[in-house]
Amino acid sequence: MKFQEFVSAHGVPISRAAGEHLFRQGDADQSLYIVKNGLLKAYYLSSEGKENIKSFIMPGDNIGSLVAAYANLKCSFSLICLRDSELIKVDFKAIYEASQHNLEIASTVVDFLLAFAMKKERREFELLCLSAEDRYRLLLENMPSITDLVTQNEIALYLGITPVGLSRIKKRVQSAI
Amino acid sequence: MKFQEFVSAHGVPISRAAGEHLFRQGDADQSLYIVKNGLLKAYYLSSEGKENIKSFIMPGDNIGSLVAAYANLKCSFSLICLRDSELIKVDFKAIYEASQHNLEIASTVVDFLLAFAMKKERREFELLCLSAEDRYRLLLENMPSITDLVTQNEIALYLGITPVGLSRIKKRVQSAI
DNA sequence: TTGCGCTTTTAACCCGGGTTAATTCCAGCC
DNA sequence: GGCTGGAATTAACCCGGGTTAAAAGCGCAA
Repeated sequence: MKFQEFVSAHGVPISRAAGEHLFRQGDADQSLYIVKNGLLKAYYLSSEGKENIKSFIMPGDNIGSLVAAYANLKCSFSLICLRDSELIKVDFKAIYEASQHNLEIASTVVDFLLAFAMKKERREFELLCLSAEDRYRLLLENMPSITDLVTQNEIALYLGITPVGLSRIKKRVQSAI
Repeated sequence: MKFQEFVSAHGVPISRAAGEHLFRQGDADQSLYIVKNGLLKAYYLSSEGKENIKSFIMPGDNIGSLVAAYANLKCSFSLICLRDSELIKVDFKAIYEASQHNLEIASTVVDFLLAFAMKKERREFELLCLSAEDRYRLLLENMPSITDLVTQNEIALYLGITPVGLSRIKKRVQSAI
């Protein structure tokens, strides 16, 4: 059985309006969500109410809380729709078990996890090694459409700075052209 | 065939003295290294010569450049021994291909990648959401022995700050007890 | 014991980004 | 056109950590 067939058989289509959550930090959601269309953001909320954006999720992307799905812990972040979105919800444990009995599915899962790991490693590099300004330049380079999709506030929280800080950086970057 | 058997059959034992590299940023090393004993560090070097430490690698850990091994690119970081170390070197492509034909190996690879992804996600969280001081406190909590294993310079570069900055943080943390 | 080299601390100054609050911009709506 | 409310900019001040350089601490070997 192929992964696609598995998803067709076990996945549940979900529609959510902009502003609605799929799950919140602290929930025990063990699903993997496959985004068909729309736009979502995954974000952390500190105990003091500070938001940090982990990632933006586009059509074709997958998202879910690994520690909740695999380690049976609570979700470490929240997932909310920025636009009306349609997704397929699949129970992660079911995928995991299927991968233990089916080579084709296991291969897909391996490829998926390798791509995921490389993406995380890239973000780790950017956060560890680059200044906020460099991260901003890089984001513009890799995802020029981002400025049309989300507010500057959200870009700032993704970069790990405040909207005020980003405004200053923009000014510097502009005048450097 | 089990993963262990695969490693025994295809792995090559390697010994390196402290200070020696396993590979350098820019190399095309497609190996996975399994650490038997010793201590290593994975680090990025910027074009201006600034070092940032990606991780410390302890006995039992695995390390290798994903983008080099899986995406056929150059290693994005360097790997050097901090102590005399013994490791097993396994060709990643061979593991990957074995996982496509053998369910037991694929399952081990899936578990390995899941654990790896959770680790990366955790580091992403720390770098995105926590201050240098909080990251230092957390490191002491999770790995109290680290202060005996590496210099303060290296702890600082792991946290993403300078040794001078870490010295100040230490002073603050001390006096807060 | 002295001296050498390396690590760590301290000091002085700098700068990027945080914070708060005022201001400007802009879209939608009457 | 004139309001209104949210987004973005600007300003003023603060603070954490960077930078540079000097001082102190600490093995270790002669």
